[in-house]
Amino acid sequence: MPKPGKSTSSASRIEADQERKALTRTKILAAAVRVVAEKGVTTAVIDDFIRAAGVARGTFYNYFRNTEQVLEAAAQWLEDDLIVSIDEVLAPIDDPVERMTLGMRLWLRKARGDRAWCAFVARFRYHGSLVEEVLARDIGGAVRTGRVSVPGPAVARDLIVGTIREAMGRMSDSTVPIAYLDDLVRAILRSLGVDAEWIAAALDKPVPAMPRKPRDVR
Amino acid sequence: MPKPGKSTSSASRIEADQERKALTRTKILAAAVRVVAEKGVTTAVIDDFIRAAGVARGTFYNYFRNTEQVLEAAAQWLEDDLIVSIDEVLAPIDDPVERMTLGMRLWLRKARGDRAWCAFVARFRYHGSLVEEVLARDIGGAVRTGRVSVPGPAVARDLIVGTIREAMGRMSDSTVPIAYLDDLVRAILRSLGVDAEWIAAALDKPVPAMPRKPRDVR
Amino acid sequence: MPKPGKSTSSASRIEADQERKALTRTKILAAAVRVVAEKGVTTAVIDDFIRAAGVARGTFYNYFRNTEQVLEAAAQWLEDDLIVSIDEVLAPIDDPVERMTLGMRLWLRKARGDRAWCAFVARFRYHGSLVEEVLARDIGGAVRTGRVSVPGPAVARDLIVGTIREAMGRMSDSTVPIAYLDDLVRAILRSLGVDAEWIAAALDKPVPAMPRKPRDVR
Amino acid sequence: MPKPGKSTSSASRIEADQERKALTRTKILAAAVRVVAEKGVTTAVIDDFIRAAGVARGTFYNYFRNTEQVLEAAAQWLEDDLIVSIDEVLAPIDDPVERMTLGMRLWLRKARGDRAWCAFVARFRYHGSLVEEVLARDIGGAVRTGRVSVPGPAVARDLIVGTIREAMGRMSDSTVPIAYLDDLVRAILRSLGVDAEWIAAALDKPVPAMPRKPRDVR
DNA sequence: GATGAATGAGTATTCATTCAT
DNA sequence: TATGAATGAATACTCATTCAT
Repeated sequence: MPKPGKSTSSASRIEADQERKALTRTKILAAAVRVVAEKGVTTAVIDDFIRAAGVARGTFYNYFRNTEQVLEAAAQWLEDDLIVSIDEVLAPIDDPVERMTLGMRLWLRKARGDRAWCAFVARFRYHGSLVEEVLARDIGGAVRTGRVSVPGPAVARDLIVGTIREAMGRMSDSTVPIAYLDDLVRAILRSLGVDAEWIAAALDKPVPAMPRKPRDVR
Repeated sequence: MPKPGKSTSSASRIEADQERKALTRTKILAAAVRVVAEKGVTTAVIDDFIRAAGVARGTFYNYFRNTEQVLEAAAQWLEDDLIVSIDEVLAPIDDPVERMTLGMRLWLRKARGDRAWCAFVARFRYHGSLVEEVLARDIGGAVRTGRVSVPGPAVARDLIVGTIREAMGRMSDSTVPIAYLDDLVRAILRSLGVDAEWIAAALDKPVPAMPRKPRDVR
Repeated sequence: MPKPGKSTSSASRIEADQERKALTRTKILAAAVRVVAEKGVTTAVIDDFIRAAGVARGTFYNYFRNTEQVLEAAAQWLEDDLIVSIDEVLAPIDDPVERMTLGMRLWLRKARGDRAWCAFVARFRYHGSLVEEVLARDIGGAVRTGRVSVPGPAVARDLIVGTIREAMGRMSDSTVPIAYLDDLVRAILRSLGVDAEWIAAALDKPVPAMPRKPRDVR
Repeated sequence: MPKPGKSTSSASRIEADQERKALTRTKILAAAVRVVAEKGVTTAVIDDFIRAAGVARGTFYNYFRNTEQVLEAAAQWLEDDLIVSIDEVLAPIDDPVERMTLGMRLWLRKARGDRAWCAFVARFRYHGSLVEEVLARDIGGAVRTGRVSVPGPAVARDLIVGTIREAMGRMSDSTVPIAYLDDLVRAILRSLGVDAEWIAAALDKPVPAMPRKPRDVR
């Protein structure tokens, strides 16, 4: 008693399978983020991930080989996602200094608004190539405008990344006033030699909302 | 006028015990530093510490409960040691801005010169740190001079600590030119609003040598 | 009309898992009983249980957290097993006094006949015991007949349980004459105020054999 | 500068030493009782004893070789002490049945009034030879009066010891009404065949106070 | 794919005992 | 005698990984 429209049904079956697969993967990633945000990288074990994700032990191994792999995947998932979103907002802006300014403001607002995200990224010190890439490009561009002067790109990068990481550590543990975010950006820009008046004007502008991504889970 | 008999003997006993205890503790801490330098943090196990320190298994547990605890204690031991040395050099200096400047220069030079120290201290953060205390005091003093202006002490602290930690991460993995150190200090001071000319003059002065510690263990 | 494919397979999977789990658990419990019979309670270590049960170290910990827990579970397993058997024999009997009498006689005969069982059960006490439940019910029923009079249920319970446990201790270490068993029952019933003639008649009846359990493990 | 009256002083010195020695020993025993009452026999370790006693590790070994030894010493210390006290009260009484009755009443009152004592004796199932000896003598004597009838001395002993032990277990965990004590004694005596009226009269008499022993510690 | 029981090498931890002061 | 740091054999426990269903 073969069902009618078999090919259709099996096509939709394949589709459904793929969807389910992606969902399971995402469930594990989201669980990993929560677990690391709570317990830290070193103490988190695979058991924590599967319990938080609500999947079976074996299922985990269908997707990831070990802890490190799932964490890297999670970090990439989170960071790249955010960077892409930020880049969308930044797309129409040409001035690299303005891009950097707004980029940092958006990043910090995300960190303050999503503590799990913040704690995960702060505790797991992986930094995706995409973040570094975008940052390097903008630092280079900014220097070329002549409006920022730094002794070298490494100094600028370490100052920006280090400061923001430290701030994220703080925000993982406690709530900070919203003003703290732009205060940080101001200090960073000042260290890069950006004109104080320009900074003031830039920080006076409102921060545009970021587009909601469809793949946020739970 | 020493007391007769028993109290003297038990007093010296107590003293000797304390000395021995401190020695054993230091032996373990020094071993932990060596082990981590060789094997990395994640792979080091308690057995390594025991073997490297040449103490019995039980002895380790007389002092530390687990790996994390001994590593944190070791980080504190290393860090406090440096801070004490730096503080000695800084003692005759009254100007808080100058103190901060020289303090950072000395710290960074230690980090660049002793990669094991650098890697170790960069990875751990412990609370109630002497560094934090000294730093908070100097930031406060600097602000009171009116020569630095920051939106708040947290911002200054996060920028300084974050930048230097990031730089230490870099120095743990690769060799940086010596100029990189003062470039960092310059950027940091600039972010605090310190006058550019004063910075240039301050960084022009040579960095005094630090006193050699006599108490290195084994 | 069995459901197609997946649900059937996973249902049977779940069932098979449960069976295997119960089997493993029983294997460990039976091993624990054997080990304690051989080595005594105090010297038995988890390794012994593992080796005797023929399971992996980790498997043990999938079921029990430590030595005490497995021993308690084993005691409960042994005790409940007997109680179930006894209850079957007692099922057709309505008179609570007669039930109690025969129950104690059967219990004591088991204790005398199976020294390993006796030694094990005598040493452990677990809460929420089936014995306690059955006993409490029968004491209550007996009191309601008006043929036993006790100052309170706690006194009756402590006298019965205490006396029998003490006797079990004795029987763990040495062989007692068969008459000792009914002597105990007589003394216990007398303390409950049961009529002496009734006791004599009751103890004159033969003790029925207990059903052989088919589910002995290895 | 020798002190005058040396021989006197050294005599008193020796005396003081012996006193101190006895005190230390008692301190350890009392600590052991407290520890076992709280944690039970199996989980108590030497560390618990020395911490509770406030003595050094080595000091423990000056008095006892291991856990078992200290527990036995403590049990003996407690039980024999009590039995001696009870025997003093019982000395003027000739009737063995009356002796037994009062003995049980005193023992149970001690158990109810001193929970540490009760819990210790209940949890550590050692029974000193003195208790058994006195009990055996009185059971024998009682039987010889013709006023108690038991199938054998073992039955009487197991019923008495078992019931009282069980009651002590109950009293270790919860508070019982004072009436419970004599209810137990009544049930025990009834099981021995003692005349009900005699029991009622005996239990009507007040229980004499026990002499305070000088060596109770803390 | 999903499941979860079983595995066991690797690692952590305890605790009775010694001994120099 | 009292002390308590040091010891290390014995033991406990974890957790990444496999695999049959």
